Amino acid sequence: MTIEEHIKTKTLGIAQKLTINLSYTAQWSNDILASALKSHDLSLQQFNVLRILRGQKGKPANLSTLNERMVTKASNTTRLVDKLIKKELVARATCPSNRRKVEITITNSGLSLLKILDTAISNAEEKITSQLDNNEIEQLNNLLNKLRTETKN
Amino acid sequence: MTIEEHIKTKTLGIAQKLTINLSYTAQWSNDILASALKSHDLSLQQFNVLRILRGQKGKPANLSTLNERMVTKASNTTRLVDKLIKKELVARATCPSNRRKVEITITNSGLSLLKILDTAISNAEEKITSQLDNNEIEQLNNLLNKLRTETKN
DNA sequence: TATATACATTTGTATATACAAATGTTGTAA
DNA sequence: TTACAACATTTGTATATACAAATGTATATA
Repeated sequence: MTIEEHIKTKTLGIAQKLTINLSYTAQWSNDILASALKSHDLSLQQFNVLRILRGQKGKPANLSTLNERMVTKASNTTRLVDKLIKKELVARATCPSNRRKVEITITNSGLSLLKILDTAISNAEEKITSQLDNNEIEQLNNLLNKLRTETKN
Repeated sequence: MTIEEHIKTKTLGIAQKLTINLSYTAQWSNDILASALKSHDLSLQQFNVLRILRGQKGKPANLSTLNERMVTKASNTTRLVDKLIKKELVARATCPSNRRKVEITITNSGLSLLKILDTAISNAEEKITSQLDNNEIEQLNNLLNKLRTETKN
């Protein structure tokens, strides 16, 4: 019995079922995405950083910005960026106005790698969502957002 | 801008939004669960193994069974079990009928730890799902299941 | 019965993550 | 202007994970 059946059959609390289902489904989705990147020796985390930097449209990002936007908390963004620098996909410079900060930008080489990966990733995303219609995807997104809504205490 | 706002505001593809949202929400949920276990020095993975073993109701489980049922793939269940053995929460024995296999059972000490943790975990689960009513939780579970439905190719 | 194949787990190694402490920089208040 | 707290990043260390190769056991077949 795999976990999928397990969740469906066992008499688990509805809340417990949800937390397990969330973990399991996210991992399933991440695995598909990661395998699309694998041949380019890029981890999903590294890819996400590149994507954030591209979204900056030239404007550099510092580490705390990256941390905020990162999908999974990289408690250690420094070392993640180190790896991307070693591959020459991003560049690092000290922020001139505040020397505590560091400015990270994506290189041309990084941009062209992203361009190549865009197709592979869209395909993976299509694959992941293929069982739902647009309406259901919206619904799912909304429920996930609502789940995380802050309470005011 | 945190990732939450990012997802909502940016013009991302709907499928891309979903994959990011899934990762992010699962991590958010796991963090809450993990912090409920922290004071007992148990990782979420270790807790899940204990819970699976309790579900066996005395019947021992072997490593491949654990692997199948584990929420996140522990590509290395051996070492995870090692840690639980060191804490005397589970016991390991060679399967008498097939000496390749290993039989893992939860100890009394493991059972009583689980009993203590049950409350902490239910509270955490309540906290995680507090923004949704039962109907919405069901809906969310169903959408997650549908998302992972196998296609026949 | 010898040999090959499949099975179940373990080990090795590289990489990733979590958390705390350390470093260097800036702003503020005496 | 000096001392102190807050900030941004880096480093240290322990633990966790991924993936491949190795070990030991069982099953099948010639």
